[in-house]
Amino acid sequence: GHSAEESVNGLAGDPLASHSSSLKPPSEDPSGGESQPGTPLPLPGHSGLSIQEMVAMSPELDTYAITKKVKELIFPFPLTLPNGELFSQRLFGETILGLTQGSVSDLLARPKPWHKLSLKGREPFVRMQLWLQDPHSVEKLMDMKRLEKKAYMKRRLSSLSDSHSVDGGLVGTDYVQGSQSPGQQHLKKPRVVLGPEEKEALKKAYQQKPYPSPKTIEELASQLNLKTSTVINWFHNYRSRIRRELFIEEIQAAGGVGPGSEGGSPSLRGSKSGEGDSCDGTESEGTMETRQGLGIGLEDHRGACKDHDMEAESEAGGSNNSPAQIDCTTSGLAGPGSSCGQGGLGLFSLTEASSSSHASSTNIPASGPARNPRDNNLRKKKAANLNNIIHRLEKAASKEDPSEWEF
DNA sequence: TCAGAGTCAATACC
DNA sequence: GGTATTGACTCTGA
Repeated sequence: GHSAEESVNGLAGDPLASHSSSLKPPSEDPSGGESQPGTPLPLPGHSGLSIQEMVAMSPELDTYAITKKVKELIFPFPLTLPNGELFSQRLFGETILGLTQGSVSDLLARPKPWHKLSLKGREPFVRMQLWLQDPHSVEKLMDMKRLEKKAYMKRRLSSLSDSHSVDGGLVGTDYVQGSQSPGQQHLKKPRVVLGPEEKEALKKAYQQKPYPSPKTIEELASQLNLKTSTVINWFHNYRSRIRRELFIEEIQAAGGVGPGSEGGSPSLRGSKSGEGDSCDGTESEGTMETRQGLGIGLEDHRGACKDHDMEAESEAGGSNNSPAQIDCTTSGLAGPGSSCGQGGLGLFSLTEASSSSHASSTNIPASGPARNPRDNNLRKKKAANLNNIIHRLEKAASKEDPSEWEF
């Protein structure tokens, strides 16, 4: 296997100093690997530093503003190439971030606030930021696309003449991920797809107990005819995803601008009402001293968790003085020649100037007093959270032995 | 050992 | 053919 992980980890050893050599698109990998994430672009102007060092030294970034800008630049009304093609998440992920399409999608749709990210989690945002600052960012991506297309055609041609390749007759679920090398293929477990009823049952169980005991897990598993590991994984994933949803609410509550404010939130999908957990208590350090540095404003770090249960007050914040405002947002392309990003300036050298140009931000939808359906959803969700908390408090109170409390 | 974070990759969906 | 979703996995830290 060679995965994005490897390519990213590979960067640890190779502090992105390989320059133009790493412009080679992944698909030109002599191993013939198919679409695995490749080596991301070298970071401009900081060839002496590893990405980890850069992340560690990075000032606080506004992850939402960064993703918004990337989305504006690339998708979905994006930079259309002269031939009408678009950049894809896959291409961007593989060449710039060293991540797969799904991860990019997730990252762009639901960026976690900087202060909630681990060093590793910050890495893609630093990469994105550097990419945004690179005056040739878009051109490079275009080059990548061209090279990749060439490589694809080449592969396609050769596969036509070699149509009985190892995995030629195997579709989808036959082999374990990442073990493509012939002779080392293992039978693959089919992907578990939970049905709506199963999910519903699991969600109900979650609302009762976000951290079920092994016994409960066993029971659930047998009731739903699932493996216990599936149930365990489901709880892990669900907790983690709920937490992330709440981060997004946090951003929205804090500034009135959020991922959902520009046409349908992908982040608050479905009915996730009633999830009341997820405050890990980690609080923002509010590193104001790092304020200089980026062409993108900082987040306003408020109480991370407490707000979720305080619906009324967080609702009040829908003003247009959003901390997440994006300055310098040009007509979709801030690349070469644009005043945005100032190519020569690196991640750590931008001045305050850019962060004071909020007035020019024209594409931030005003989220003032006007309420949209999302606001209602948000309110309902928060109300559900409150109900859930009350419910659990009542439940806890009804138990005499504190050890039985389900918190 | 467990939970969280981060990610992959299969699959659903458009 | 692109993006979104999500079960499973690895890694890390407590």
